[in-house]
Amino acid sequence: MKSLPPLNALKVFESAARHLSFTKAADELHVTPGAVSQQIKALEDYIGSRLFRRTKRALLLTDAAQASLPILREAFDKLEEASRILMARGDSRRITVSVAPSLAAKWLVPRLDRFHERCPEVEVWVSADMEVVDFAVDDIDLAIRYGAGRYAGLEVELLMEESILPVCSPRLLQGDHPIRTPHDLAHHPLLHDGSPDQEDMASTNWAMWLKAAGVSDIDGKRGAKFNQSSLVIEAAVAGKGVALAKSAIALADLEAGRLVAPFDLTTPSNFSYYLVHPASKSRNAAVKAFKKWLHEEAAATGAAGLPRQPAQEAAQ
Amino acid sequence: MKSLPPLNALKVFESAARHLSFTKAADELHVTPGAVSQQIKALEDYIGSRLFRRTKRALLLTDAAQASLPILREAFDKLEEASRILMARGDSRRITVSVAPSLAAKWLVPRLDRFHERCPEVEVWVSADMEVVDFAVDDIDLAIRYGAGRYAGLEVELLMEESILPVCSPRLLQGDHPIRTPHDLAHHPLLHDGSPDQEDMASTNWAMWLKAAGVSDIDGKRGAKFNQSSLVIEAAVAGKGVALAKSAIALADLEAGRLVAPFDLTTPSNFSYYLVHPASKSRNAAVKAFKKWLHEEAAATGAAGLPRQPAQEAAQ
DNA sequence: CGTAGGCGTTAGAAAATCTTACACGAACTC
DNA sequence: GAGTTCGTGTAAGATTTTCTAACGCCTACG
Repeated sequence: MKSLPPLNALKVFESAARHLSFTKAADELHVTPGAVSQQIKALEDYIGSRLFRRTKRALLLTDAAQASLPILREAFDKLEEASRILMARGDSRRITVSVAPSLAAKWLVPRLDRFHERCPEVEVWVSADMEVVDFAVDDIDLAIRYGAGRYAGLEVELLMEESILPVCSPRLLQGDHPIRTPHDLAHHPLLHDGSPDQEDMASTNWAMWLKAAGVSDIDGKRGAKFNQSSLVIEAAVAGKGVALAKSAIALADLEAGRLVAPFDLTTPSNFSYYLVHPASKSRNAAVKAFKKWLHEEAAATGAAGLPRQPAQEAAQ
Repeated sequence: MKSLPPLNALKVFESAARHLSFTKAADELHVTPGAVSQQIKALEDYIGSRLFRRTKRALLLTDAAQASLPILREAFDKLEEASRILMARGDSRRITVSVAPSLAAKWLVPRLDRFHERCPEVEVWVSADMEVVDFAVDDIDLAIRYGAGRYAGLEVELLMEESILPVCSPRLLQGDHPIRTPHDLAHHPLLHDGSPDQEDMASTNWAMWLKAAGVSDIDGKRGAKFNQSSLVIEAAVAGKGVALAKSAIALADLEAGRLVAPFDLTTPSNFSYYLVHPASKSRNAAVKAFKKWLHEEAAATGAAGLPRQPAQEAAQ
């Protein structure tokens, strides 16, 4: 019987015993209280006696549990120490993320310090690539890609969906030709997003947008064209015209008031942002932490930015 | 990132590093080498670097792995110590097993010391009960029951199958009326197993056995009857006649030469021996160890005892 | 060379773990 | 003191992890 009890149950027990609360332990371990309860029960069954005395008002440790707790703590401290040693040498303290340049500039980089706050020991290298990278060649840990989600041989998960909306500088709303309906666009230059990933799907194509909006007297090809989404945004911020923008890219400038959305209208894009990486990276501690953070940021972006369009409300 | 690496992977790594061999670690942990390989790979992915240098001839630890090893060892030592404390108070050092009296006397008790050799710290209490016990009432951890395997609300697993064969003292073969064919039974008393679990299934019913053997001139009801299988065996050993015996009960006496099987014939019983216990006991360390041992003994019994009938060979 | 032993990989099976959903009791509120 | 909230306990089902089985590959050794 030299076999150890289930190790995860011990970890759960250590946490629950430290907090004297299943719920707090559940928070700490990022699981539900029910999971904690079951782990504790499993351990109690294994050792054949109870670990906690469940009194009316509080949770108390049994003598055996009490006695074992300091030793358990030491054990987990040692495990942590050992794990630090293992991680120190590995590259799990630095990850390289390949991102489309516009998303990097307008979405990722501005919030990167929040990740650094959470995980100071992980260093993030941002590689802004136009093309999809070859993981085998370029030593990339993780890529954020805008597309249809088809990346053969790699693990893919949806990060966030994208939608398209016309944006311009707030100054354009106050000039001689305020923009109220799509027809008013006739008096302003159109700014075109010619980034390569748009070529076939045409979500950010002014001609199609105008047609869908029922406007036939405006030439959809008129105006300047840029090969990166962020440049279109910069042009719009500079008051050069009206851009058909990806919301994630425009979001920061909308929130800062440098851009406004003249119409209460967003159309979903056929493409979305996906996290892509080789299967083996999915177990990497740093990659895991970074992905988790990205998902949280994306959820926050979606909740705050897309559905409610706060900047647009402010402008009207 | 205060989260620990997968704990089981660490355990596997510790073992593999200590042995410098995946295969030996696999043996120690009672898993296949493939499982070890995968756990190590998972840990390597997690920390982002290799743990072993795979050279042509040998497995070598990387520096980081080397450095972490002593600390890991300490950690697992502490875990073991903590687990000992937890187990010491619990009743996981004593288990109570309810067994049918005959199987207890003729099968379980004779080999119990082998379990004690393996797990000296576990004390086994044998409760020989005629009836199926109520786990809730009688504080039984585990029951071995002879039956059809239907025990509602409990976890059941097959321990071993039973078969039936006629047995008698070797002296009966050498007397005035040696037993060579079923017809020779006419000159000997029949010994009947009247244990309660036989009542409806009648596997050890002489009348049916004789009928199946094509013998019609012998009264199948003739002879003494006992309410426990082991008593039938004792009577047979004492030369009181020929018993229709359960092989597991007769096995020890057959192997010792105190009994022989006059015919090269065993018939399967409708009933088998089952391990029965409440679901919660299945996690108990001592119960788990005892069950594992029982299965091994049962497998050995089956291989050595039933198919080859060694005692019978010896007698002929 | 052929065979044996050990590592590595895969797909699929098995087991563990978690979540969801709900029950229950105690403490807290109004 | 009835309704709410908070925390534990349980069951069923889904998910994830882990294992086995069955290979391929390489090295060493006869």
